[in-house]
Amino acid sequence: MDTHSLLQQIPLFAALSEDARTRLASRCVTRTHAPGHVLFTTGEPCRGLYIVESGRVRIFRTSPTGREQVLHSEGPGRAIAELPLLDGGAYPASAVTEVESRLVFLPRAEFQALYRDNPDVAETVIRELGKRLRHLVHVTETLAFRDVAARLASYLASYAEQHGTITPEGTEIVLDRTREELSQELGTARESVSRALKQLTEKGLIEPLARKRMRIPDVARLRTLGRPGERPRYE
Amino acid sequence: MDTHSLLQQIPLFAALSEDARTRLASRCVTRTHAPGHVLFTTGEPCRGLYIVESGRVRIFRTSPTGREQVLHSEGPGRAIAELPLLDGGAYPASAVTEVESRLVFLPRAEFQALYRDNPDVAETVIRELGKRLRHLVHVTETLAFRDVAARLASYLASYAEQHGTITPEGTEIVLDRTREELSQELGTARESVSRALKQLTEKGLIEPLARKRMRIPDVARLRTLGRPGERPRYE
DNA sequence: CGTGGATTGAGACAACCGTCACGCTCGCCA
DNA sequence: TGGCGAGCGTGACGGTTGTCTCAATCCACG
Repeated sequence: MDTHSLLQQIPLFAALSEDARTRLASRCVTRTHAPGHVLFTTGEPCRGLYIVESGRVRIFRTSPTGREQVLHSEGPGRAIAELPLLDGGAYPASAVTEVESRLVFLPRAEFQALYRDNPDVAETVIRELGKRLRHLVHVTETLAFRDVAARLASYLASYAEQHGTITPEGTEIVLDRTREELSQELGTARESVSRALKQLTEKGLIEPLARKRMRIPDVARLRTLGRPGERPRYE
Repeated sequence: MDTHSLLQQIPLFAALSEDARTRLASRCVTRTHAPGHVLFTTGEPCRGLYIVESGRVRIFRTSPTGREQVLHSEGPGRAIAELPLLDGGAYPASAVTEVESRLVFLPRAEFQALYRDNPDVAETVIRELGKRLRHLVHVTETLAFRDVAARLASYLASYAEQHGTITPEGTEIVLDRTREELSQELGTARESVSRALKQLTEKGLIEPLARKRMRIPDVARLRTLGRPGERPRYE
């Protein structure tokens, strides 16, 4: 796909005029990165905006002992690092490609010119920041209050709602992540994820089908960890 | 203080014209609330914007078992609940006054009109959201990675930098919070705060002076928990 | 079909932490 | 001055979790 039509599909730039978009497209640099490529790390000064054309980028923080906590991860059509561009600060987290990814890079100066000339862009940026903020509130809460099993259950339930296929016996999902990657999303250790999975299986909340496939008889019950009388959360 | 001159001092409205500010002031409702007054709770539809004239408001989430996790707390001149106003969603957290507080309330419709007519306001809002986002990233990280002592140390260090008075023997702070409130900020229990304080005292990182006063010989060392060779974080 | 590296499961262990229980101190007010 | 309640410190206890270790399993690739 050429850069121009890609920009057209991105909410951030959808409202721009043809001209503005063409100009923008000419300033972009598109590159393909192998899995595990580091785009930037925590504390670096911000160089520009990344847009995911294909693949997936993980945004995370690293602990002194090397553990990771994923803050969010973005797929095709999503932008990365709007925040430091806007307030002029450093990257608050690190970013790395999870799989082979094609990324469009827009240098800082270009974005700022765009931002100055098109006040409408601000509206979209605010919405994006808002989403991030709400998501982070959720992450914060689960870290503060929920044990690993509950975090995993909530994660699997959300995943099933988004990517699951419904069968007569329940929702089936294909989890294309290793326990290691899961542990990073949930802010815990690989082994704890294994234990939590076993725990959920014993409670009948999930049924392992194959290495990376499982069935969820009742997604709502999984979300509440099978505790009756607890209202599901709509967020 | 009258509402008009208060609005003038708030970044969000500083860039407005005299007329706009006068009009805005006429739509505001100012009220004084006793400590512990609930402004709104998680999930409620958003009614409007609050501005803290005096006092302090705590924004937090509550766990099913009743524990609290403070997301942030705002003092004089700060606005509350911009996010749900902007994206039209529900309040993502609950808010309660920590002390007797005087609050200016601006109904939702008024804010939206303001926001539509003054694109400059967007700029300020983005900055505010950005600050929140960065702060939440920090909260998330400490919850995921740091034990209670480290969280407390980091909290005290920040507090000292902002509110401490420098003496020849170090920085002195007056912590006008109970252990209970501290535990809610740090996402832990009252007793754990006591134990962590003792731990920091034994390491010589803090020196208790009176009930609510303590001295910090070396703020930077406190932040890194006294571990040598660890770089302090500038964020 | 075989092999080696990646992934996973499992057990042991210690550290951390939330909770409960109890007693003390301090400040306030009658 | 006496009492009362909020705030606080401390010990005990158990559950959760991170870490370490080892073996089993899977899978891509020759």
